[in-house]
Amino acid sequence: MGDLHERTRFEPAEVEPRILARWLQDGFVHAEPGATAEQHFSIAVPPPNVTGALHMGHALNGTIQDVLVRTNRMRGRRTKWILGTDHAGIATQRQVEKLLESEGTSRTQLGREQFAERVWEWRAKYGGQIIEQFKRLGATLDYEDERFTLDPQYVQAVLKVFVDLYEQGLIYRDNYMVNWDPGLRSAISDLEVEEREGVADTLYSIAYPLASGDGELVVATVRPETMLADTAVAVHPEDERYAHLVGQEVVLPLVGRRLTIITDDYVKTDFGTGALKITPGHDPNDFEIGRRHGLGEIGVIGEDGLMNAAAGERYAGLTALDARERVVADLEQLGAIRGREEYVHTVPFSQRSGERVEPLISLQWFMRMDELAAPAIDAVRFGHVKIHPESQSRRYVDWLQNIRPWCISRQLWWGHQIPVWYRDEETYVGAAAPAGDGWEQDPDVLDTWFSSALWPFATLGWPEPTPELQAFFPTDVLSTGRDILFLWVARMVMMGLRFADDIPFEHVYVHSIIQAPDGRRMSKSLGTGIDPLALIEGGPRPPVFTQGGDFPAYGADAVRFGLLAMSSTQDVRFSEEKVAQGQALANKLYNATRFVVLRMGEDFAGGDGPQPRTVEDRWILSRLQAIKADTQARVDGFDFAKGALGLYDFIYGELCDWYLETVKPRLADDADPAERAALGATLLHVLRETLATAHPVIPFVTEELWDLLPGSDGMLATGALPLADAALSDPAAEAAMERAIEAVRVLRGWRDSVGVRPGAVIPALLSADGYEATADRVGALARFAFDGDGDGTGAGAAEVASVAIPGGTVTVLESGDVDLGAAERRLEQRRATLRDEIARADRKLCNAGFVAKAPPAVVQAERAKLERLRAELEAV
RNA sequence: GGGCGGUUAGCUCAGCUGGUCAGAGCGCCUGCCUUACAAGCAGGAGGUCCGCGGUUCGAGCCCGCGACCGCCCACCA
Repeated sequence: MGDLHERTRFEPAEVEPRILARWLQDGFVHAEPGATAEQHFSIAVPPPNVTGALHMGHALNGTIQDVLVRTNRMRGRRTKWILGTDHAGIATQRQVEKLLESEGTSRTQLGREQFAERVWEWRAKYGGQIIEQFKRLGATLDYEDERFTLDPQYVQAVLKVFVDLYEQGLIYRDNYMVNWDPGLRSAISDLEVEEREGVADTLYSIAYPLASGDGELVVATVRPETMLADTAVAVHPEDERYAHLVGQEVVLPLVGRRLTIITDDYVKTDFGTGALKITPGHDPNDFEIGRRHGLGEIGVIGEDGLMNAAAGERYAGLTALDARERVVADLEQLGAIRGREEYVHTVPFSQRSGERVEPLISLQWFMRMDELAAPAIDAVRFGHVKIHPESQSRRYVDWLQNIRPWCISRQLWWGHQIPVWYRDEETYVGAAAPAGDGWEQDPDVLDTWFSSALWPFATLGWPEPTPELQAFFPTDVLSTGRDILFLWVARMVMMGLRFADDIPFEHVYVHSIIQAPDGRRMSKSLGTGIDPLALIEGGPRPPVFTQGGDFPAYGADAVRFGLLAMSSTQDVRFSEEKVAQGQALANKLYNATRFVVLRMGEDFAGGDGPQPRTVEDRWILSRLQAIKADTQARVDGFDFAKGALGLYDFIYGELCDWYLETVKPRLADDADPAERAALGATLLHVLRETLATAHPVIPFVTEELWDLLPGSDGMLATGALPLADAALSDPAAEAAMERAIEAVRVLRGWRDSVGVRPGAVIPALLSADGYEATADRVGALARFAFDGDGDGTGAGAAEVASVAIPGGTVTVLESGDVDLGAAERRLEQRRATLRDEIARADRKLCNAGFVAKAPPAVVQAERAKLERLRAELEAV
C-alpha cells in the first residue's frame, strides 16, 4: 500500500477482484461437519435456474444470505451456504429448443436421448454463469461443493420420494381435469396459472330447443365452441322458472345430441338465464358437476389446442378460436343466437408460455396434498418454522388449508423421468427399470418443483445419513421472494417433515421485490430490468432511468449496501441513490482509515486495546458498543435496511464527522508521544471493530482496510465478530458529547446566519453547564475562542450577542468579524420563535385536561421545556 | 368476489406499545480546496403526514367511511 498517499479514493474495480481471489483461495467457504449441532449454521440457496443470469432478485437475496452467513461464520460457527442450480425443466428445454431451431433441427428430429445430450452440453457451457456472478457479489457460497438437481445422487433421492409416496397412496395416476398449456403442450400446475383480469369477451346466449318440441332453454357462454362437448344442461334445484323442465331433454344444436336437464347447487339463478350448459371435458366447474352426476366427458379440443375429430368434421382441425367463429355463424344460421353482450372477466393464462390455458381432461400423475399439508401447517402454527414477516405466515397457512392435488407430470423431456414402467396391463413403479422385456417407461417428467422441494436435504446426501446431513440439516434460514412461498417453500416444509423427519429450516425470511424506478415490475422484456453486474462494474443504464449514460462502477459493496438499504418487508422501488450511498460509505471508510494510518505513521503499532484518555474517546467507545449490538440485532431480526443504514450513520455521522474531527489536534506531530500512542491504540481498536462489524454488509472494502491496519493477521472474513462490551458503555460521556455536538451545530449555524468569515475565530465567553470536558473541543470545532481572545485582538471587548446552547449561553464579544446588524436580526428571529414556543407550551399547561390526565412525567417534561425556553429568552 | 399492504419534504423511504416525531439519503440553495475524502466539509430552505368524520387532555400513529395505487387468493357460465 505504498500509494496510500496518492489514492484518495477507494477503487472497487481494482480491489474487489483481488480480495475475492484471496477468499476463494483460502477455502473457508467450505465447512466440514463438526461435533455438535450448535456449531453449525447453514442456508440452502434457492437454486437458480441453470439458464439464469443474475438479476436484481438474486442480488438482493444473495446479499441477505451472505450477510447472515458471514455474520455467523464470524461468530465461529461452521457455516455452510449450500450451492447449486436447478435443472428448471421448461426454461432449459426451451432454451435448447431455440438453439436447435437456429441450427435448423428440432427436439423431435434428434430424439429423446440425443436431445438430452445436447441439454447437458448446453449446461456445461452456460450453466456456470450465474455462479460466477454470485462470486462477483462477494457471496460466500460453498463453491467447493456444487449441486445440481439432476446429479445422480439427487436423482436417486427424487425417485425414492416418488416411489415412497406412490406406495403410500399419495401419488396416483388419473384422468382428470388439468390446466393444459397449448404452447408448451404440457399440463401445468394450478400455481403456474395466472388469472388475468379484465379480459374482454363476448357472452353469447344460445337457445337449446327442448326435445319435446315445446319451447327452448337459453344458456349463456363465452366459449360457444365448447358446446360441441356439452353433455347436460343444469339449473338450480330451487329455480321455479325451470322446475317443470327438470328431467326433460334438450337437443344440442349443431350436434343433435340429447342433453338431460339436471339440477345442481352450483348454478346461479341470477346469472345469465339461470341455465348452464355443462361441458365436463373443458371446464373445471362443469367437470366437477359432471363427476357428481355421472355425466359423459367429451373432449373436443386436443392437446395441440386444435379441435379434434370428436368436434365433428365441420370443426375438426380448426383452432378453438376459429371454431368459435364458425360455431357462432352456424348457430346464427339456425337462428339459435338469442343475444350477445360485451363481457369482461378473468381468464387463465399460462405463466410459462403466456398462452391461454385450455382446461381439458388428461391422464396425468397427481399428488394428494392434504395429508402432507397438515403437519406443515402445524410447523408454522406452533412456531417451529418462523416466517418473517409474520403476515406471510397467514398466506402460507391459508394456502395449505385449501390445498388441492398437485399435477406433477409434465410432457417434457428435460427432467426426472417418471419412474413408472408399463407393459400391457401391467404397471411397475420403482427406482430402477424392472427386469424382463417389453417394459416401456412413462415418457413424462416430474414438475421441476417436485425435485426442488427436496433441496435442503437432498443436497446434503439424503437419504444416506451423511455427516453433512447430520451437521447441516435442518438449515437455519431460508431467504426468498414472496412469489415462491407456495411453489417452493411450503413444499419444502411438507417434504422435509415427511422424508427428512424435520423442518427443513427454522426461519423463512420473505424479502422485498424490487421494482423498477418507475414502479413497474423489473423485467428484461419490458426493458425495466436492471443488471446488478452493470451496477457493480459499470454498464449502460436501462431505459427506465430518466438519466441516460452508464452506471459508474459502483462496486459490489455499494450494490450490497444499496440493496439492503432499500429492502423492506414490502415491495420497493429501485433506488440508485442508495447504491451511491453505499459507494460513498466505502469511500468514507477508506479515507478515514487512510487518514489515521498516514497520520499515525510509524507510531501506529497498536496495543492491547483502547486507551481512552478523553471524553470523546470514551464517547466513541461507548457508541461503538451500541453499533455492534444494534447491527447484530438487526441482522438476527432480519431488519437489514436498518442494519445497513445504522452502520452508515455510525461511520459517517459519529466516527468521521465528530470523532476524527475532534481528535485531529491530538494527532499533530508535536503532540505528546505517549498521548499520541494512546490515541493510536484507541483509534486502532475502534477502526478494527468497526471494520469487523461492517464486514458482513460491505465485505470487500473492510477486508482490504483490515489488511492496512497494523497487527492484523488473518482475514477479516474468518475473524471474530466483536461483541458489545458493557464495561465500555459510558452514558455520561455520551451525554457530554451530545451536548457538545449540539452546541457546535448551534454555533456554526449562528456564524453562518450572521455572515462571519469562515476562517475567523470568534472571541466569546462560555457560560453553560456540562462543558467541563468539552469546552475546548466545542471551541475548536466551531471556531470560537472562549477565553475571549479570538484573533489576538485582546480580551475584554464589549458583548455584542449571545447564543443559546444546551445548558446555557455563549456570549459573543466584539471583533472585526461580527456584523452587529446581522447578529441583531438573527437574535430577533430567535426571540420570535422562542415566544411562539413559549406560548404553545403555556397553552398546553393551562389546559386543565392535559395537566389532570396526562402522565406526570409528560407534564413535568412540558414544564421543564417551558422553563428552559423562558430562561433562554431572558438570556438572549 | 374475498384478503393483504401502501398513500409522510421535489424523488426514494424511516417513523416502536398515541405525548421534543415531523426525520434520513438524494436533489436544491448558500459558503468553504479547514494538514483523510470536492464522489468532500459546513450551513440552509422545503411537508394541510391522501380526504372526511370520530375516540382522546393530546393522533402520521387508534376507530369508521371514502379515494387512489400495488399485490395475493378465488370455480358466476
